[in-house]
Amino acid sequence: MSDLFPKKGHDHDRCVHSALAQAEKVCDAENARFTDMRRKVFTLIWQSHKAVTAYELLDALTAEGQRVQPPTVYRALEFLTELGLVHRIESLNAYFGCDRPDCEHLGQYFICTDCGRVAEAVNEEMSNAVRKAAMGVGFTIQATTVEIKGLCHDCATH
Amino acid sequence: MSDLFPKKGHDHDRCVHSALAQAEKVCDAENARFTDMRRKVFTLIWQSHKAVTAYELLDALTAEGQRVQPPTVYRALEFLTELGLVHRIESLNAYFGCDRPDCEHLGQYFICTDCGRVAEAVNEEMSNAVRKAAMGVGFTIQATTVEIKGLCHDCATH
DNA sequence: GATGAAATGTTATAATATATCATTTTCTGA
DNA sequence: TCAGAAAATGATATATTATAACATTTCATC
Repeated sequence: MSDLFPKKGHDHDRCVHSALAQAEKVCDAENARFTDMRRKVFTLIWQSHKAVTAYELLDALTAEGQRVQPPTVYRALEFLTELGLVHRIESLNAYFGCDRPDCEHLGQYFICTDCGRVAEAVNEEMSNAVRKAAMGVGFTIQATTVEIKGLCHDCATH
Repeated sequence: MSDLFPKKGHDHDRCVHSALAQAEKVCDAENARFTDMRRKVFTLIWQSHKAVTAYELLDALTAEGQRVQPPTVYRALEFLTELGLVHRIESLNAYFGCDRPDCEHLGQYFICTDCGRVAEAVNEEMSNAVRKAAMGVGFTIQATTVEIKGLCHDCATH
């Protein structure tokens, strides 16, 4: 069984740091500005292993001393989502960092209903099944939402 | 290519009627009451080929002469959803009738972003891919959301 | 430094959803 | 059949999520 979540003891700060570097690269490539606000929102999202709601981000930013209004957060989220740096988890109305912003992919999300952690998978078998099914009914895919809720291994066994 | 939506000329009233009959059977089997309100909401959902929002249902009921408040609609939706008679489309915050309320299944939804129509699929290849992926990471599935947005064949070609 | 485009600030409000308590309806068992 | 309990609905208020519209600031470019 492969790991759903990062192994114990992994250096999360380092992950966040590397995600930031990736994000910068992507923005650069797209000629998009990775502004302060966008960086802050991105970082807050990446600092969590759970999906984060817009208003949680709002609160976090306010706690940091910035007085911020909803549109500011939603704009940052829209920007990050459009570049593929962050994914929206539809069934949670919340946002989650994307591991692989640099390549096109149909991602899948595992959401543990017990501990709340989220993990992105890029499983070709799932993606291909979706693509094939769409093809079979003459459907042209624009976007897919694959969210799987249940118990992660830790929560199921402990 | 198989059809995504019902063929032209199919008798939709008859579909709705048969869905109602099915719903009654399911409620019976579960010892659940298919009350007037629940029947009305169910029917309104089935009369549409699109997903319907709670407030659209509210408006429709009000137009029918009932003065109805949000909790009433949400309660009916919760009831119908729990029995599997209706599915929530997470990416639309809307509801859609389920063809196969009598059997357990992991459904998939095709949503045309042009005409707005929705179709449920029960594609074993997709379901199995999801189950297998979950198994592979030791994840116990409670519920899945598979929503595919894009262009249906009609909209892509016309 | 002037200019225009992009980003953010600000205010207001729309859209979606639920908590709580009151009332009515339905079922159950004496 | 009717008293009591359970289920469903009504009513009121409010929480949560999201966007519209216009003002101001920031930033790249000339």
